[in-house]
Amino acid sequence: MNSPQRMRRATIRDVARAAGVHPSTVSRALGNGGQANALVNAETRARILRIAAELNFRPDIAARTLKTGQSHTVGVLLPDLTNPLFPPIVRGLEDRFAEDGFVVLLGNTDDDAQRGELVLEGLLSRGVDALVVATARRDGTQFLELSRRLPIVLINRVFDDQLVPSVATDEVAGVRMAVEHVYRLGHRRIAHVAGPQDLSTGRNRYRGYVAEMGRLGLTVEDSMVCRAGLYSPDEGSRCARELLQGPHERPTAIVAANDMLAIGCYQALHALGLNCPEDVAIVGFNDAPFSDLLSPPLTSIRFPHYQVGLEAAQLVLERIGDPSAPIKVIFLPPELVVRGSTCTKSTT
Amino acid sequence: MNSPQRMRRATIRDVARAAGVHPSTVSRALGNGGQANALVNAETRARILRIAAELNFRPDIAARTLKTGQSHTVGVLLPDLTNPLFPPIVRGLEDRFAEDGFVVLLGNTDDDAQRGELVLEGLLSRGVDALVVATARRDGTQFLELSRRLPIVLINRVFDDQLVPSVATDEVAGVRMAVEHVYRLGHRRIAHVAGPQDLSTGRNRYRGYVAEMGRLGLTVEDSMVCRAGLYSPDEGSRCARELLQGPHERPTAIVAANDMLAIGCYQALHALGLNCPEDVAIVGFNDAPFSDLLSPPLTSIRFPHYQVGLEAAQLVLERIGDPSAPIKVIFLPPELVVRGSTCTKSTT
DNA sequence: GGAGCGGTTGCAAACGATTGTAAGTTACAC
DNA sequence: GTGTAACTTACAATCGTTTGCAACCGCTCC
Repeated sequence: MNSPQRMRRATIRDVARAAGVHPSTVSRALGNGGQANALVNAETRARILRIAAELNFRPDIAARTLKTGQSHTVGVLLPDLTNPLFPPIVRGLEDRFAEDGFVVLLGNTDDDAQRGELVLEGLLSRGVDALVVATARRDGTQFLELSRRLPIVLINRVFDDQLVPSVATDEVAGVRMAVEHVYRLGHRRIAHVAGPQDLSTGRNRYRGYVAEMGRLGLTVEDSMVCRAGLYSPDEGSRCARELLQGPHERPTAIVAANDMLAIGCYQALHALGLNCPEDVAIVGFNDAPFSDLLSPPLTSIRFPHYQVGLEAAQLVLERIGDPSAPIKVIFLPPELVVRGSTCTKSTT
Repeated sequence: MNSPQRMRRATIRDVARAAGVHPSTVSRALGNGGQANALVNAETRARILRIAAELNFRPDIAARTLKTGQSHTVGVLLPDLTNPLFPPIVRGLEDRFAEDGFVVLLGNTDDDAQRGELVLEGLLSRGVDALVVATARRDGTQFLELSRRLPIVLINRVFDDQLVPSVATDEVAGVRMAVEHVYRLGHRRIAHVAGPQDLSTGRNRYRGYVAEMGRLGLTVEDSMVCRAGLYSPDEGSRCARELLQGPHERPTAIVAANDMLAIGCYQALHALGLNCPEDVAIVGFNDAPFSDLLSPPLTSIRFPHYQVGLEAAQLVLERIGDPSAPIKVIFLPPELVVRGSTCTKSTT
């Protein structure tokens, strides 16, 4: 319980001495190198393991890293952990990585190129074995360059030329599900509160809306689309008013590009004395944690963020194992969560 | 642009050769050791720095760590990053650490002792220079033990004997602010929907309620307190009904131990045909991101989570710099955010 | 002119693990 | 009885950096 050398951690040499073998034998016995089983006698191995446990031995990863060049560490670059999108993704990454003894080094860039460069430096000099990149900057050239040297997996962002492995959610498919959902409920005048068009999310979701309307044989009228400048309730409210108060026939359903915008739609409906879902059905996007707390609970599109993390980690591990593994680009489908804002017979 | 040895990173020896000096001189010139300025001629130093930059040299942290025993890495142990409480804290930690060239290694324990042990092992064997611990388990004995070997800072949790540096929000003060707030608005029958009493948060908040009621000269009636079994809207609703429907005189204000519970109170009020804030005022706790989206917007107590991270990092750095630095225990005060659920003349 | 002294730089030994290769053992077959 | 193969284990070099110590240089001062 009170081992004598409590102050300094036991090294592989201490174990070797205690077991009466050479350090190299201990190293092989612990088999963290990989080719453990064959190179050392079963009994010796058992003895070593026992003694190592007794001495509370833990290999010094820095030493191993120096020797092998493998840090068992993966850098994760993201704009801002505070964005609720990311925690589940990071969780997914960590959970999968933990299975293989990898650990995550976080770096927040705030979408600031300079800070991003600094953080990247820090990660690289710590010898990360791979990089998971979720920063949104458009020019990924530096990562293309880097990806020749170490495995890189992109998250929520694919390069157009698809030369880099990536995992993303299928936003277009998400909006299409939303539109189809209200269509099936009988709605034909389906409006869209679009997000900021300078963000990829805003653009993609708008595209999805247009695509699905087309598929359903509905025409996209200008008066049925309003572009929000921000993902905020206020902008959502403004857009909803515009859509609902125009001279044209009123829409009976609104597909919002985001839950925040959907909340704004609620406020607008309320102000105009309209009911949801009776007068106007509303569909949000993202299924934020509070979506089911609204009244009525908001029908929304949920993304498997945790899964994204899981898959990205999987991809990383595959490529670490075999750097020439095929470059995969994975799209994860979203899920439609139906709640009271589109169906009167709501659950709960 | 296309340096010859692009595949292997330049080492300190490469720089030395290019500069015509000994590696040790380069090491000193780069001065990452600390005592840079004095030991090497200014001109030589300039030349070395220039060449190092040209060669795109980045020190191998693993090697440095092995030699110096300092990894410039801090482990952060928390139950679940997905809990919205944590991202801002982690952000705060990272931001402060980044200033000093430290980086954060995350470990999620899920409040599972076994997993926690495993994660801790992983962090320790990676030679973290310090630990920030936010896991909630009651027995911190292992950390007390550990804290003799490396700096440990506790977050949102202080040991009763205060032998460990820690940063926490002052929950008791928070509830007191909430109670005082409604008192000032004229309420005298102030009820409390308490959180689970087996969680420190639940207990502390309950204590705060009792303390402030006492200070205000109000008696705490049993019928004015209801204990929720979970931090969920359903439990909040159950408790609110119990408080509002009992045989006793109805409370005019409810201080909930958590925003989730407060949402439950909303639902109960709605079901009973009562209005908020006219009939009953409600105060939440935590100021969750959705609190201002509710109708009416929820008055709540906001905690400076980001600040907690900042302060914790500061504490860690202080103790790394001087392990015998005094043990500080920092309480950060919360902030009362007044919204529509307590005042009819609500902002927005 | 030699001792002493800053100011610089080189030398070499670490840090703790991994791993190719050599050496030792045993058993077996010829 | 020895050659061979299969197993085990020991040896020693190595990863890239830091750092105590020695060495060197050009001075000044006695």
